[in-house]
Amino acid sequence: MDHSTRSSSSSATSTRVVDVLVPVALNQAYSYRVPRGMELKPGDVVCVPLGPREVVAVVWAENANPDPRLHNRLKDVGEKLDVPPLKQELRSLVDWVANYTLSARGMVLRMSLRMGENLGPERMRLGVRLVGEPPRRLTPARRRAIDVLSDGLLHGKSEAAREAGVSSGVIDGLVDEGTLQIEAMPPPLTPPAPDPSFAQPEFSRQQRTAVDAMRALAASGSFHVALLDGVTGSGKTEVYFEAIAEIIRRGKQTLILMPEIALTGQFLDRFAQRFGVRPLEWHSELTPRTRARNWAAIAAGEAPVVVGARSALFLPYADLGLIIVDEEHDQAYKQDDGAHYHARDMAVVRAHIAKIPIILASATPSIETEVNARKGRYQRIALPSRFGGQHMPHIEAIDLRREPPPRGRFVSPRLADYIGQAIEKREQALLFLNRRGYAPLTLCRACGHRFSCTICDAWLVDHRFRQRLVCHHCGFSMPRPNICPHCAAEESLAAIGPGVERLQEEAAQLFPNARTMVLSSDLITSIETMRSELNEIAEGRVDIIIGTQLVAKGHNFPRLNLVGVVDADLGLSNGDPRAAERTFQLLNQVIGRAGRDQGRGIGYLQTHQPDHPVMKALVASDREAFYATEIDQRERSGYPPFGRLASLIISAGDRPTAEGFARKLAAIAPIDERIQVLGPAEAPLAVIKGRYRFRLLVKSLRNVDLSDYLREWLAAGPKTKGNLKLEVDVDPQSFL
DNA sequence: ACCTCCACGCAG
DNA sequence: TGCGTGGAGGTA
Repeated sequence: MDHSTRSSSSSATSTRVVDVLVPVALNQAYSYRVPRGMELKPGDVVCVPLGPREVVAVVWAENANPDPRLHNRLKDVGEKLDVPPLKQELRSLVDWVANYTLSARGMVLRMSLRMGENLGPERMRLGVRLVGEPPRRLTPARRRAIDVLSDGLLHGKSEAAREAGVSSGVIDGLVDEGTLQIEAMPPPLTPPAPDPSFAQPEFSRQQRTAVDAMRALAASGSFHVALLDGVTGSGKTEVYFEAIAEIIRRGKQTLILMPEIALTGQFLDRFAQRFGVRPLEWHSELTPRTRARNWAAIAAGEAPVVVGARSALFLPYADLGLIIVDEEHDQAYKQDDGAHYHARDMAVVRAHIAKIPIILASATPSIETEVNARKGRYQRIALPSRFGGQHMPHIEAIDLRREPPPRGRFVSPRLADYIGQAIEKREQALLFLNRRGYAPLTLCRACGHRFSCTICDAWLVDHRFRQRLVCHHCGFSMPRPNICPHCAAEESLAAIGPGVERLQEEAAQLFPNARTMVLSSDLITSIETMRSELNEIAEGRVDIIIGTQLVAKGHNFPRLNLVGVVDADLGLSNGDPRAAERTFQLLNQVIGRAGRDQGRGIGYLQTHQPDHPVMKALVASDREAFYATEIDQRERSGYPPFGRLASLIISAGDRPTAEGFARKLAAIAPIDERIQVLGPAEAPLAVIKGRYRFRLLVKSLRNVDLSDYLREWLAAGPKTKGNLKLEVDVDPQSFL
């Protein structure tokens, strides 16, 4: 020890050593020598050799006493990249999240470095300009190209080809002929910054109070959590825009987090109406080039407002001044593949570390957030009524026990009547069913055989549009057979239960002249196609929308006045402690789509249990009643936020291995009277992708450091080897 | 003798 | 995580 200290500090040839966090599944940082003449400090983004490859990584700390056992195995830092260093604030967040979620720090860092491979200088774009006479051989394709360029201005080469409907070979040919000339395109102009004074909207008196609170919050410039609690249609977005305006005036950046699916053109347009330009976007569908460009703009502080899905939380903002989490209750904020984290909760952590305000916006706050607001830990800023004198939708239950639909149908006669009336009045109707495909189960009437996935513990869902049976857990699919594979009976297969595709069939039979459209995530190939389908609806080219929960999020349908929930009980049955909360939120949000621009919307809930607290609260529009019951129940059972939960999922290729490991693990759980270890039990979906799964549920009092407890426990536990996998989920949201 | 697949372990 | 390794098992 002493020796190494002396040799690294006293020798004239001593080299500095830094600890570098590499974006791989490693918790420790690795040490590297700093080459002569390279200046490095914590946060610097570097290229380092790692095994056989080079990776982009981040200097995490100086290391004055490198581990002597590594003496001559240290490699040199390859190069320092020309990007701003990651601030202490972000490095602390990475450490904090890794520690809390028990994931490798390297994997958390990876989310900050998702910059696309290409951080190099912008690729030079080539343009063409018309400079000479048309060629002697003038084909129609060449004619069109020349027409497009006839203004004599510089056009992007590929854009010109596309516009003229010709291949780029035609353009090249004209260049060879001397008709066109290739020139370098000037670099694209950085888009103008959002203008906080572009268009100040008129606010109602209720909104003005909220706007004042927003501005004060933004101006405070310190850590502070506000719940912007506004019913659908109350103008939450326009209200929090004023907080953003204040932050822009102060020269700082704002991050708006949204569930990915809610990142619609509609939102971007509303932003542009207020600020003159669209904000910078960050989501999974950015091209690598755009990703790199946006990453660089965010890091350089050239993006005043960023709107993004959960992964945008880990970006290296140059000077973040405000975070907004829109639809804060949405489950999509929970990431469950790879690192398990809840972006809303981690956003609060980031705001705390960065000492900035954060706004959580929702019409139906999560129980966690609602409790924090009730206890005064979060400031509640309320917008209890709709903007512009609109009423909240009227909600009625349709008791399916008294008014069942005809056999093989799923829309009760009364709901069908109402839909018919709406169409007569040229209003839109929405049939909501949170089930993709045609039917959730196919069985053989002759022998009772049920089609289920070969490698999962799940039924195969009939997808008629694609003509296949599909497993919703692993993606396995097979063509729809005509004969039963079990008993070889012909024409014996029956579709059981409804999906949106089947509902569309029913709607078409009930209303042959109505135009219907199915909105379901499996039928949507990209954010762009979804944006265009939503436009069709907004323009009134659809009479009956049939949708899964996709329709609940973030879009306004101006002509929609009636929402029919086909199976309101669907989410309540699965034994999940959050089932009631989620059903309430989802149904509230779906019905909130109705009647936002004209008239008073109406929602019908088809249910078998009209006396369930969720249904009663919805029908009575009594949000308080729902929260009171639910919070009380959570408190009595010690569920979050009154206690804490973690789930350990143990999976393996065979049942005994998984179960054996789970039992061993449970047996050595450290004794602590504040902590209960439940299980192991077979996970609700016992087999997924051919892997057998067991679950341990850890439940503790609120004040316990569960992460620490788990870390100690697991460190003492048996090593995971072979194909046995242990997944740790602190604060699980889903119990499947 | 040679090829392909996959489980394993390591990277500073 | 991603990649090289080496052993198993199959093929020529």
